[in-house]
Amino acid sequence: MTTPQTNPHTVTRFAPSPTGHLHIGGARTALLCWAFAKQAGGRFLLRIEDTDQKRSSESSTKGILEDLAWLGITWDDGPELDYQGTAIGGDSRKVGPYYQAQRIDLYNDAINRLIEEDKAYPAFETPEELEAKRKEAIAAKIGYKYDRTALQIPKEERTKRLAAGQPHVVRFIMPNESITVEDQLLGDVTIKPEEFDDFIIRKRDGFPTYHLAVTVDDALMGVTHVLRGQEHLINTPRHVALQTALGYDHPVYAHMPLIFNPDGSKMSKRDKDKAVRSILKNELDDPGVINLAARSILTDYLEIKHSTVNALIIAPILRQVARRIIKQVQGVTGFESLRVVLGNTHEVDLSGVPYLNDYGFSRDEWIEKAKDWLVEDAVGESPEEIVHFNRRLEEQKQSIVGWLKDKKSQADQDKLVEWADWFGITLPEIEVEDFRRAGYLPEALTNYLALLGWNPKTKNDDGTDLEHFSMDYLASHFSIAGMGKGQSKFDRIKLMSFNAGAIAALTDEEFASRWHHWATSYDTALAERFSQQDMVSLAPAVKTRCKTLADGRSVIGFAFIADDAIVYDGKAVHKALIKGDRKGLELLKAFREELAEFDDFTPDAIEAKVSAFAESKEVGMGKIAQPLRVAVTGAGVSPPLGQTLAILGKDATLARIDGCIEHTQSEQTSV
RNA sequence: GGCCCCAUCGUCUAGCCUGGUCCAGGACACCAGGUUUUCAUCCUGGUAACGCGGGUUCAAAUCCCGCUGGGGUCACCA
Repeated sequence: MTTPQTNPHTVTRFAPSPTGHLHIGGARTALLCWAFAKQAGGRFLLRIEDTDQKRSSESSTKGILEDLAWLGITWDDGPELDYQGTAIGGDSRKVGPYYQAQRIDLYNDAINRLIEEDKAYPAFETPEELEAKRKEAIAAKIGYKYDRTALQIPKEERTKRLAAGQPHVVRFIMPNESITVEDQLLGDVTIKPEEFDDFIIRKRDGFPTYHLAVTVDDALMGVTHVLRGQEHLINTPRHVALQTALGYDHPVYAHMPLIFNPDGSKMSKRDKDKAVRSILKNELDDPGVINLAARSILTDYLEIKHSTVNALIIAPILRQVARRIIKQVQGVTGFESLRVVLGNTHEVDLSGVPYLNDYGFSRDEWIEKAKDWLVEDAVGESPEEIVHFNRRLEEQKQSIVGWLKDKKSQADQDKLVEWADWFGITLPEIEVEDFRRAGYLPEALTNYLALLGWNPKTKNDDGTDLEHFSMDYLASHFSIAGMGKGQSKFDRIKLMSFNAGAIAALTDEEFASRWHHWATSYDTALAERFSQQDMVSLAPAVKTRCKTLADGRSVIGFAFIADDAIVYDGKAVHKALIKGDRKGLELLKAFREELAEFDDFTPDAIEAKVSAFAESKEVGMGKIAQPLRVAVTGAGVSPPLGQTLAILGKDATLARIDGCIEHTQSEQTSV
């Protein structure tokens, strides 16, 4: 296996087309290209392939750049990006610009040269004509190839029609010879000439096709090594032929295997659409769609009308309430369905609503707030607003129904995220942005991604294989020889394990910084409830108990509940407090008295206090720890007691103990 | 369907090039124990694979052929 070691002239590139977020497979390709360039001491280049005018967008470009930067895959040459104060990219080698749409002249130079040298020719068929021929070929079970009709036109006439501006494409004359790709990973791959036809190098709209642009750019930008997905393997002979025709050097190629879902299907953003679709299909019938539309509007409306905080608080409640009511609302349409949804809110038992306890208000406060908001703002009594609502409702409904009916259509990404949230489902992570939102750490993601296809083949001191490594390690040890040839399945469970490990490895300060930063973007209620400084003290409790930044919240969920709104787990209460002649309850009462006189509310001091108390009463730690735990959290499970109480603080702790004592005294002895 | 690539535990893989040290090693997951005031972490142990069939050879996971299976590709997308 020829694997160049250090070679400062090495240039690799990643060339995404900006038609959406960065796909996880693309991220892996970029990562390995980056690693290859780094281990050689060369340069990694980023180029934006935006020659598809219809599908490319500027926002996609920005998203892709940021996704790469977030992952720590920085490019030496390419579009400039200021990422958290660090400048990435630039054109120090003067081989830009790095957007293909800005390089049209360069492509036309190459194309004109090929035409002049009779290596390419204009063709005047319309797409429809070609499509018809293709269909004929398929019907006859013959592989379709372009028949060179345009090449039969005398050259003089071709040139004339070209000069006259007749709509045309330009085709490259594919040489009639086998082409061998010397792939560094797969070995030699030879393709026979019958597999190719005279492919198009310039489209009717004047833009080059991928094949031409990539060949010209790679050559002009000095790309020496091309690492890309195996889906490109069949394209490579075309590129090799173009390179020869244009007198360019041939870069070194390596085509890496693709990654798939655990079920073997392609990892596609469509999976997200499918996930939501299947839930909606099960949960919603016709009136359901109407209510989905109603909630959709309601959410927008509330988020505009109220401050961010209020909107965040009320929207989830209404969603949940609406969901319950959906099944009761049959055949109610338009504005009336909104009225029904809203009008019933305060008659519904809100205690079981999952989000309710997360915002630090008691049940009664909630109901009051909900009533006020609903009556004052949410319904909107003016005729204009009613008409406006009805119109938007109908639009929403049509769009949702249209989407559900057409299996090929895809709902807007933001809508999918929103709906998934409502129904409490987790969307499959497909794009880098999905992993960010789900609370993965970039170093865990890149570690896992690198290992999915590359193996360092190195042992740890204890004899196990090296699997956990940093970007620095990758950048200094990567080699094509360590890459696997087989396709692999993306195992989110193993990634999760890597992520949990990466989180546990953070210092409390780092963790707090990452967590708060994450929450600022993806869980604003959390970010507002706890400052970064608060999170430093939460870190010891949370770090080993969460696998992603997103599920950190569930660990400290007890702190989100109002002191008088705790929901007690009956079994836990019975086991810890009531069982055995209410011994637990008596101990709790006694401890409460001592705690009232105790002011050092730090985890260690509290632990010591509880321990001393247990000793003085001549009982095991558990005898007092569990009653206390149930008293302050309502459940038999929480972080270590010292941390739990310290997070709550003295006032809340005492208030909760009192509340629990009151609650338990009214409970029957038997369950 | 034509052409091309690939094939070790459920999953990711080491071993294959340079056949014997492999009744196949590691990781994740799973199961069973242990530590712990609960949960989590952590520790110990366990279940589990060379797709099938032919060769070559004293000897094959390792080399060759066929089959099967998986994937890619057949656009005025990239």
